Parts: sequence; structure tokens; C-alpha cells
Amino acid sequence: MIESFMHKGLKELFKMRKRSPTHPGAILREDVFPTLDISVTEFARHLGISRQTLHAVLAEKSSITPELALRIGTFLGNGPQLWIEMQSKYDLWQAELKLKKVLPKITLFKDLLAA
Amino acid sequence: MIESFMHKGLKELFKMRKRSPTHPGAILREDVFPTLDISVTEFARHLGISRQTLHAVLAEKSSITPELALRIGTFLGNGPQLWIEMQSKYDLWQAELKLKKVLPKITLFKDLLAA
DNA sequence: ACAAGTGTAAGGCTTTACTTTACACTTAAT
DNA sequence: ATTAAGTGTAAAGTAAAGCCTTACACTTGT
Repeated sequence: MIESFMHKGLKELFKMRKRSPTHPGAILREDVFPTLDISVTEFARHLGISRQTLHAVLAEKSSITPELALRIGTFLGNGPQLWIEMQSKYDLWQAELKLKKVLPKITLFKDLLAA
Repeated sequence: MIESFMHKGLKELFKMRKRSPTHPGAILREDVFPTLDISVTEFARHLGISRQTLHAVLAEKSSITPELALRIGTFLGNGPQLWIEMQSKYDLWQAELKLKKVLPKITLFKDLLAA
């Protein structure tokens, strides 16, 4: 487990989830889409992107970029923030996963002063 | 002005700032760094990245990636969120700027039903 | 049968982050 | 004054990611 790599400061600092936050594409696919009664193709057309690009998001193969968040948020009328935040949380978790070996090696600044 | 391009829903939807949110690199350079009494080189070494990469961020030439936010947040002991959020806001604003011509052309979903 | 939508892959383009190497300049310490 | 360290920049190369167009096979509704 990741805790074994952590020194004290790191444990306080971040409490990593056990599993990945849901990809925004999953919400779009499972929650939003079913209620809309619109085809993927048409959705993409309205957003002004290719259907393949949208498909990649729905399939969780690519991210919701800020631009895409704006397009979707505008079309749905709820603004981009929701999507931005979901993507951010997802990205952060992936980064934590990737850096779980290296982060514990970073000396805390405050410990630097003490030494 | 951008308002002239906006239909009603869009105006309600997002209130764009007049100027760009400050780049996280600026905060790092102007607020954080001066209090630390540490060189850029050394800072980079502690983060485990090249000094050029850190310099690019301080010079606002590149972004704070999720990974970098983790490194900085860990080193400083305040966690990654602050940097993530700053970068997100910055990125969103840039995206709005880039899409200011195209967003107003997106038909709102609810208007789609009415028609 | 035809039309439309879907899943998927490939090829190509563009952007961005990051690294290493390198050079010129400044400043602090010996 | 020489040396060491730090800084600003640039170039070249790598890698990853998003996005587009084209294309093909499959399904479903009319």
C-alpha cells in the first residue's frame, strides 16, 4: 500500500483515495446522455467537434479539455466548472499514482530548515 | 467586447473576467519564492525536475501540470490543490478567450427542445 | 434495401511538457 | 582576481495528448 512509502508529513498532506475518481466521460455517458435523447453524432455536431473526439471522451480514452468543458457546459447550460473539476480530480489522482514512488523522496521544506 | 456575441443563456452562464487570472507561476515567483530564501536551482533539485522546467513556470511560459503541483505541494507542505485550481482557472480563461467566437454559435440544448 | 448511428483504427498534424547540452552574464566567496 | 554558483535563454530531441479526416464493419430503424 502507498502508506508504507509515506513519511509523516506526507500522510497528513494527502489522503489518497483507494480507487480512481470517476472519469467525467462516465458521467456524461451514464448520467447525462441517457436523459438527453440525442445521438452521439448529433451531440458532437452541436458541440462543433468530431464524433470520434466525443466518443473518445465517452469511452474514457481522452480527457475533457478546458475547451471541451466550455463547449459541453455551454450546450447543456450548466457551465464548464463541473467538468473541469471532475477532470482535475481525475488527473490529480492519476498523477499521484504515477508519482507514488517519487513523492516520498521529496524533503519537506520545513524539514530543510530544521537540518 | 465579448458580450456583444452572447445570446441570453450565455450571458447568464458565464461572467468572464476582463483580464486573465494570474498565472500560478507569478504567485510562485512573487509570493512564495521570496519568503523561502532558496535558489531556483536548489528548488528544482528538491522537486526532482530540471531548473529550466521550473524556470519556465516562473516565467509563465509553461503550466503547472498535476504532477508538478504534487511536487510543489509536497515540498511546501500545503498540498497540490492550490496550484491545480490556479492553473485550472488560468486555463479556463484562456480557453474562453480562444472560443469566444464559437461558443455563441452553440445552440443551447433546451432551445433545441423548444424548436 | 437504405439511411443513420456506432465502435474503432490509422495516419497525420499540432501543441506542450520535459530533458540535456550549451553559452553568456552576474554575483558572492576565497 | 579567480573561482563557483546561480540565472536567463536557446536549441534539439523525446514523448504524450488532443484533434481531425478517412475508412471499414456492424447494427438498427424505416
